[in-house]
Amino acid sequence: MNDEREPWLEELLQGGEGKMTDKQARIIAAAADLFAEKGYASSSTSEIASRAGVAEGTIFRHYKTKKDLLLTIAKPAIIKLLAPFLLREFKDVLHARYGAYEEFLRAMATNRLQFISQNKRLFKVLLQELPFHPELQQQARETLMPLVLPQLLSVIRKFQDEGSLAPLPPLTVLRLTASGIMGYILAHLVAADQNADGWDETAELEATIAFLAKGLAP
Amino acid sequence: MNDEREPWLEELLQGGEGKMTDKQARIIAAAADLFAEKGYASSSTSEIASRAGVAEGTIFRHYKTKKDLLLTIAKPAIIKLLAPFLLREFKDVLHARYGAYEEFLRAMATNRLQFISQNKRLFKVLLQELPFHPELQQQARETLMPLVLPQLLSVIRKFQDEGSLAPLPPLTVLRLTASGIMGYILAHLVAADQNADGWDETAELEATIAFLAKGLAP
DNA sequence: AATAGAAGTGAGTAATCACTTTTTTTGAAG
DNA sequence: CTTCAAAAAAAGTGATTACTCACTTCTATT
Repeated sequence: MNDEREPWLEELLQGGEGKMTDKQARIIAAAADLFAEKGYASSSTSEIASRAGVAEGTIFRHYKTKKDLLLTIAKPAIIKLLAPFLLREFKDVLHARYGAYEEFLRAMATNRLQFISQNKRLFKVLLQELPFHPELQQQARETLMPLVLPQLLSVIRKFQDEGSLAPLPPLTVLRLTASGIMGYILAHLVAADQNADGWDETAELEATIAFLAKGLAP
Repeated sequence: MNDEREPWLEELLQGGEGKMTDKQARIIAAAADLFAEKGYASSSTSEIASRAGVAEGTIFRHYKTKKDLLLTIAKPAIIKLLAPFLLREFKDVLHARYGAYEEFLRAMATNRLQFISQNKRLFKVLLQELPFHPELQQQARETLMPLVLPQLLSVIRKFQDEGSLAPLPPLTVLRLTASGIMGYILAHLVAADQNADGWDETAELEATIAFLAKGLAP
């Protein structure tokens, strides 16, 4: 149905520790595909094998357990999803590259939306399986809490100090901003899923950004 | 662990067609419990039976398949609980009981939060299983789209006509409002789950309402 | 008290599960 | 061509799955 490899898979093939054979890649792709479609628990290793065009035993040569498959997929996903918050944009922000919170929001929203759109299946697996796998939750917390969160809070405080952001508790600002952007991204994905009629991509993005900026103005 | 019956279950026991025996109720309660905890696919009928204190065969006397069990839980939840609940304040609104969008929001948010908190497990099951069961999706669409959505939009239009709400497309206003409230509810649930330290319930609610009102002002 | 039907039981079923062990294929060095 | 180890495929393994069935127990009406 959909045979294009999503960017995250390409990266996993090259970037990961050690090389991956073609069959390993097919196994991972088939697993991610099935997990997104039917969920982890309802996807059998035999079906993964047959979809990958591989014998079932081959899966267990490379991945000790079925859960290993999930973790191989999900672990880099969490990092890739959050990575940009650790990198370029933030130094730019701290060096006053963005004039107002609104500009910063626009940059972040478009950046993350693009990533998520390009890696829809991966994102779906992550969202669906996170509630059931404590290892994944811990992994998410461990990268989010010490690495991402302080950066985000310091950016918020900077805009507050400059007087371009309401003097609410930074965590509250973060929650309000995040829910606005997540709402946009979810609507985008749902609209894309059922090739919706009334969804004007750029207009909705602009409305969302403007709404956030106005709601969080000092 | 948690033996209190949630309100939705009580309603199912009495309101449904035909009476339910005590064991049927225990089966439903155990199933909802397990589904919320481990997900539908990972919950075995044998475990449901043992948690309900019932022989496994008893389950299948009343519910033809395991999926029947899920639908028995989820279908009335959508029809009898979700839809009326979403519509609760609407008559008040159309009779000008609320002066401004802000007041309306406050009423919606507080009692919606209460409802969801009281029926946490039901909501968890619904949210988690919706992506995998087309019957449920269809059910939700058929109930919510024609019943709830027009009402919501007409309320939004009314406030827009009165000049107390930004003249954005009503669906956009709905999305922005919903994501703000959902963000608050999710934060509330997460905070409740890990009895969080820095979560000031009323302050967060007020901040959220004020944020929405300000962001959506004309 | 007798009877009928609904409710409940638990051993049993074939199928499927994640995973293991054995056999075959492959591909490059000698 | 032979050799041989790694990789893949094939053929298992016991455990668990959703579900059935012959049967017993409860309950309500006469």
